[in-house]
Amino acid sequence: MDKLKVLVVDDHPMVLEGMHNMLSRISFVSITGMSNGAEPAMEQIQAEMPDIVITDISMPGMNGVELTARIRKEYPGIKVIAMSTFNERSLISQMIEQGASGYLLKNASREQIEEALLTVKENRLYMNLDLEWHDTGHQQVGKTPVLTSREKEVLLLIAEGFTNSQIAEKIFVSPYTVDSHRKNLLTKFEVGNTAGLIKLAAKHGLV
Amino acid sequence: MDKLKVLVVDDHPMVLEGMHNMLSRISFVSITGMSNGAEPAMEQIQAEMPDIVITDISMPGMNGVELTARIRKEYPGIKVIAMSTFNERSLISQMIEQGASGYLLKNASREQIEEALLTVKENRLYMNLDLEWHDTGHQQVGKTPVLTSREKEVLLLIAEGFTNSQIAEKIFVSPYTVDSHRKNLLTKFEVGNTAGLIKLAAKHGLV
DNA sequence: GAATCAATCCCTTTTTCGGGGGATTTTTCG
DNA sequence: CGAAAAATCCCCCGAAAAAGGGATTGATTC
Repeated sequence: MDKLKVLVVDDHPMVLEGMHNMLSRISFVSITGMSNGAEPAMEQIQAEMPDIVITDISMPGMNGVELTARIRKEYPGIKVIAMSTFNERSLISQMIEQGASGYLLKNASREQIEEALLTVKENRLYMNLDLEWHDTGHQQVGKTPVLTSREKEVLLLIAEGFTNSQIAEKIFVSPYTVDSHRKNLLTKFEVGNTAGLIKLAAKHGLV
Repeated sequence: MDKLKVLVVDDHPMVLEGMHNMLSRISFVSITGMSNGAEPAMEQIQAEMPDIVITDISMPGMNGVELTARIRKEYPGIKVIAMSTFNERSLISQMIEQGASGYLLKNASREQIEEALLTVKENRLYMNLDLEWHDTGHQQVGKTPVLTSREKEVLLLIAEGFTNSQIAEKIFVSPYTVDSHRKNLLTKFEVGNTAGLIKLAAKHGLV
């Protein structure tokens, strides 16, 4: 079987090193390169034409989401696997929307990386969803509700600590309107008060 | 010269691998262990008595700040170097307050790691302060207030969306007490309501 | 043209929160 | 031991939010 050509993109040399180490212990993998950012990655992709790109989601400059979009557009044959820490899980859905084929947590084991590569190679989606950290304080966040632009606007202002009437003044509507948006937000996020709302919104990276 | 005994603590195997690799290329370093969490780290410290502990700041369970505090208390001779990504800069000052001797960004190069170790070994502070990320969208948050354990507990429950009286039942105290803690939290975070409180707490990684 | 949805506005009642005071009792630590 | 910090408890009051209704307008979509 041909080896899988893999390119890794991450702005942390340490992660790059670790990933390199792990990949080099997987027999069917041939590492075509390690990039410390999205721009150099694009060049390396052109030069090396890897089969799979494993990329960090949050990086300075072009982030993983944009990188994925560009790869999928310019090289539809190349698969992308997103890497993340638990802090940025809200970005995962964006990656998937942009055509990523899977995602890995940065605390993934060699076995999981291997599995991800094999799964993606077979044109299937790999979702590293074995959330074993129920007792670690990192609870998972659910789907991000679809918010209207007005709701997002109000949510931001609520998070800033403004009251309904203060928000009303700012966006030139009646306090009743703001209150309606607030209620809709509570409903959409399925929470009972502002505290829960902001916590969830923060977890989803909305505030 | 005697080799420096170094212990690395991080919950991401990948970072651990990368760090191991980098350290193994530094001649004067002897790696005494790699821990994937603060608790196992404490055991390894007792067993191995390293000279320097390099620890991630944000980890599930006991975080780097607490770990540093414990190490400095129980083993004053051991130096601690904090590791962080740009997201957690607010925690850095806390680490320093707790007696950390320096900090490294996770995108540090081998040279910087070497420099950090040498600097710290000579009882000086190493600050990796080449801040080039002004345009990366990672806004800084202010200092994290020092919270008592009870306050943290209450903060968590507030974030979960419980009311004062619900929290009171859960932790077997009077609602008045919970309210006091809540007010103290508002004061410490310098915010006027729960929304602002939770937003800040989330930014500081407390909820 | 009917239906949907976003955005707007209105009202009442109950509960919770926020701000302002206190005070006492444990813990912790030098 | 003795001071300081943490944790506990108490009261009042006004403001804000939550929960429950409902209604209208305009744009888009089927």
